[in-house]
Amino acid sequence: MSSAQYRSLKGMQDILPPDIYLWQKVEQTAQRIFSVYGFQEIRLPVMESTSVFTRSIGENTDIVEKEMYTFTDKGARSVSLRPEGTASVVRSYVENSLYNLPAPQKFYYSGPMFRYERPQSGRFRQFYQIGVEAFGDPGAKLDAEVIAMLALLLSFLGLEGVSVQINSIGCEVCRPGYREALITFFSAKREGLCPDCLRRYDKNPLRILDCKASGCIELRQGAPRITDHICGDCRTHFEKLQSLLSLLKVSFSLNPEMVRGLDYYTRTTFEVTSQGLGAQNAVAAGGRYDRLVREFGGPETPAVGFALGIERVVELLKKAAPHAAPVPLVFIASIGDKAGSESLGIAQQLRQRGLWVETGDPSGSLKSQMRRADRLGARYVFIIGDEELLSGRLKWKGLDGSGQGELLFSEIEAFLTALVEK
RNA sequence: GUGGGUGUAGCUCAGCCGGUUAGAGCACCAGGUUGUGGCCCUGGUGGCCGGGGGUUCGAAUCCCCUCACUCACCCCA
Repeated sequence: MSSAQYRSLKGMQDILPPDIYLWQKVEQTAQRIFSVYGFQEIRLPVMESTSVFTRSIGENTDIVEKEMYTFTDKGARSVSLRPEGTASVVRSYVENSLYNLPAPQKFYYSGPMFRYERPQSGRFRQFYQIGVEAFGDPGAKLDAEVIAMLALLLSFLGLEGVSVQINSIGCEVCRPGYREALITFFSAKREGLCPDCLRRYDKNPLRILDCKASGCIELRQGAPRITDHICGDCRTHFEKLQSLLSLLKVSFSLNPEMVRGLDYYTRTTFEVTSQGLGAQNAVAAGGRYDRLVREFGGPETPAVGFALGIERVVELLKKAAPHAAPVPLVFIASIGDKAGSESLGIAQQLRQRGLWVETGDPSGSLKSQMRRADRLGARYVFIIGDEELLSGRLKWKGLDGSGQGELLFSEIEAFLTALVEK
């Protein structure tokens, strides 16, 4: 509803239970998978000098031209909220001379990114990415490992219906030639292109290849393919990647029309897409960027990485299965002040053992306390009143219908540890 | 930046061509005999009908403006 006086900003959302448990699952699973591949976490600022992004992402990309949250700070410096993670990682890699550490160096990060766009399904102004970057190895082996790691993560998360597509967009040696070939090809057909593609023709002709307009799809029949134009080195690299992926049993398909929006990619680019996400169907995407470290003033250092959109993965998980939010192990219902105090003591003791315990309101009816225990999803209820205080035995009841009985106060811990271990 | 859709209780929505105190389901709270949840029954809390202006004896219902949300394009995770 729109009646609240204060609302979060457009495109920015609160992440609340029960969704948060899926977020945690994604982050924890990623952490686990990445660590066995030797990737270490790094945490970087969400704000950088604007030039960190303009130089790396590309001056005339949409991200830089119209999507950055850029402003002047109190020291008259132009700063920007990060629209993606790679630029910051490279800046940090160079600033901290991490190239002096044994190669390859492999890192991952997780956190919010910001782009001033019109929100739509699967797209937000503040969105979260988990990303990885591996530095210092030019071989296709590294590309293959990174892609295999991504595939493994998605499979551990139980995502189905996702597909990996790869492409090679060449290097600074061969890409200009391909670009020329495309311009030549389309120059005779400019009349038929859609207005967007007319812009692309001048700005980034590769983009005509993934236009959705039917007219453009027809026109590009027979257009030169990037994979026919890449140089020998790039071809070798690309073929090696494919054979390694097959070896690693990562299923993938070639998509010579896949284009990346950031300027810094070289050779390998890849994308994981999913059905059922709406128009924004990319779950993760990445590629190789062999020149970027150099451009940041570091030594010639090849690198490869990807970023995964957490919201989109969570969305898929939500569709796949109902959430399993954690529930309390025990709810202690009590009747009367004395029993109420006793139950607090017991709760404290059990919480020190790492068990989730909730307590009821001793001035409320037992019925209302039972009801609350049920709504919380508690597995067991303990009942303590005057009777129990006198006898030294509390009543327990399994809310899943697993019976009820009595229990000496001194037996509580043993009773519960047995349950937890089951 | 461009185009479409939608705005009525916390959530999902009904209120047909304007007519009296604005509804349902779910959720929440409390009861249904004395200390026991889930099902059922009863009651209760909760709505400037997104906001402003206009037409009218009378508007949630018609008209205009505005804001918000949403989907799509551009672009992208």
